[in-house]
Amino acid sequence: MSWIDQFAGLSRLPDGIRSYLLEESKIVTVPANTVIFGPGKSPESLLLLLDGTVRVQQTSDAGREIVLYRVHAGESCVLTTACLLAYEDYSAEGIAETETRAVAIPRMVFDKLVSDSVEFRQFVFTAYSKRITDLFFVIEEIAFQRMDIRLAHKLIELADGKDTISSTHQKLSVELGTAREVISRQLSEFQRRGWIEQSRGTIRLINPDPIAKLAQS
Amino acid sequence: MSWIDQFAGLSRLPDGIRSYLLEESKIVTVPANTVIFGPGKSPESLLLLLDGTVRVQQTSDAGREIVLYRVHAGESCVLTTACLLAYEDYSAEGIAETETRAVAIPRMVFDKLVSDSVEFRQFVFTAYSKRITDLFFVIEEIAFQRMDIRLAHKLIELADGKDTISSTHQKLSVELGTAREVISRQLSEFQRRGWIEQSRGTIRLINPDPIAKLAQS
DNA sequence: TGATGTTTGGTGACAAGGTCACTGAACTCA
DNA sequence: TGAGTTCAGTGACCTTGTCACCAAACATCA
Repeated sequence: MSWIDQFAGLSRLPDGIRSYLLEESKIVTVPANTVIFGPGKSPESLLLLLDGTVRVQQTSDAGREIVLYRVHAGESCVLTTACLLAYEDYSAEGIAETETRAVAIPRMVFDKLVSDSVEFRQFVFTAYSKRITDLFFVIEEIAFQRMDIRLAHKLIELADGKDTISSTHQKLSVELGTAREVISRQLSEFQRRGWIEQSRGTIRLINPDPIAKLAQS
Repeated sequence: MSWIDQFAGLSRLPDGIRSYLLEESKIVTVPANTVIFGPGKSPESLLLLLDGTVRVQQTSDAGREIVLYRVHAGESCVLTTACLLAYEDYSAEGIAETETRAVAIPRMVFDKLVSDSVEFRQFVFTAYSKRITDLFFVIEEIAFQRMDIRLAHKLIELADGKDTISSTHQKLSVELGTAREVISRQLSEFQRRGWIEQSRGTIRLINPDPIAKLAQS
């Protein structure tokens, strides 16, 4: 069983393509907090994540940041392929949040696969479709959603079933593209309502139900 | 001279591909305000615009709208190819703003071209790259830019060198993903400063310089 | 262990933007 | 010409963003 089986969209690759892919790609490991790509550092390979997560974020001229999306294990940094083949930088940067293991498919190999395999094309364009839809969702959220709802949503997401979150108010503000003070105020309010407990650098969800309820309203 | 020469990225297609493309695509004309694609109406073809513009916008559950980007003559609705090949809807809709003439490349032909021509792949991925960068820009603007600056920017863009703009406050608010009242207030302020004159459905820029200056700050 | 610098978070005042409810003016069209 | 519709203006109020601080928690090192 090779890594290919971790990617649903690739399981149907015909044998020839499959062995070509296995041969020409290699598995890389990058430590946490590595900048994988960014302005002036265009990617040389398409990455398929086996372990870890990559955070893709953007920084404005004024230095404010916002998280655009995350790439998780089993997914690919597919949007970077656009510049991979177009030889264009894009303005976002990708950062490994944890130690990350990934399959790297070099530009030339990627191009050949897109050319040779309808299954691979399907895989690539499906991934595109999902990411672009994600981006539309982010735009909608920023433009129209209230902050308390967005924060509740993010807390549930970051907690991921557990009850404590290790993050600073500052980091949360970057997640949502807002100011630190706004996060502090909202969290105080959640605390006042008995939903959470806070200490420096951590948040404990002591009553997650109303948070989840708020999140999906 | 065929329509192909209106698309810089396609001019280098080899003859075989070129004639295949000419043969298998057809030129379509749609009247103004046609919904070209949208939720539940996934596109069957990639469109390359010869004339007119297509507005791509999104509507939130609460019914609020925001314009994501526009496709102009000489450009392609390339993001739709993601769902074209992935058989997925996406949540945005595309509307012809004016009568629009376009080349329609059917799904199967698109797939074959992507497979057969490195030049066509380059064209497609370059277009992707540009659009995605646009989306990042939109996100940054919504998240971090002041309304007066964004509005000034939009007025200059819509004026396009001329001095009158035909648009309602409502339409401008959709352009910027904000409320009509906000636009009304901002425009009153611009008027108070002697930058514009307003009448029902039109805005005249009587002093565009300070508007342009505000736009790029 | 204490002195010092850094990171984190709290706060109040104010500005900007979004929401709501309502008004009237300008257009359309039978 | 009159009724319905579209468009724009307004004030009150709420949410969010900005600024200028402060203080507590933590890290470092002599």
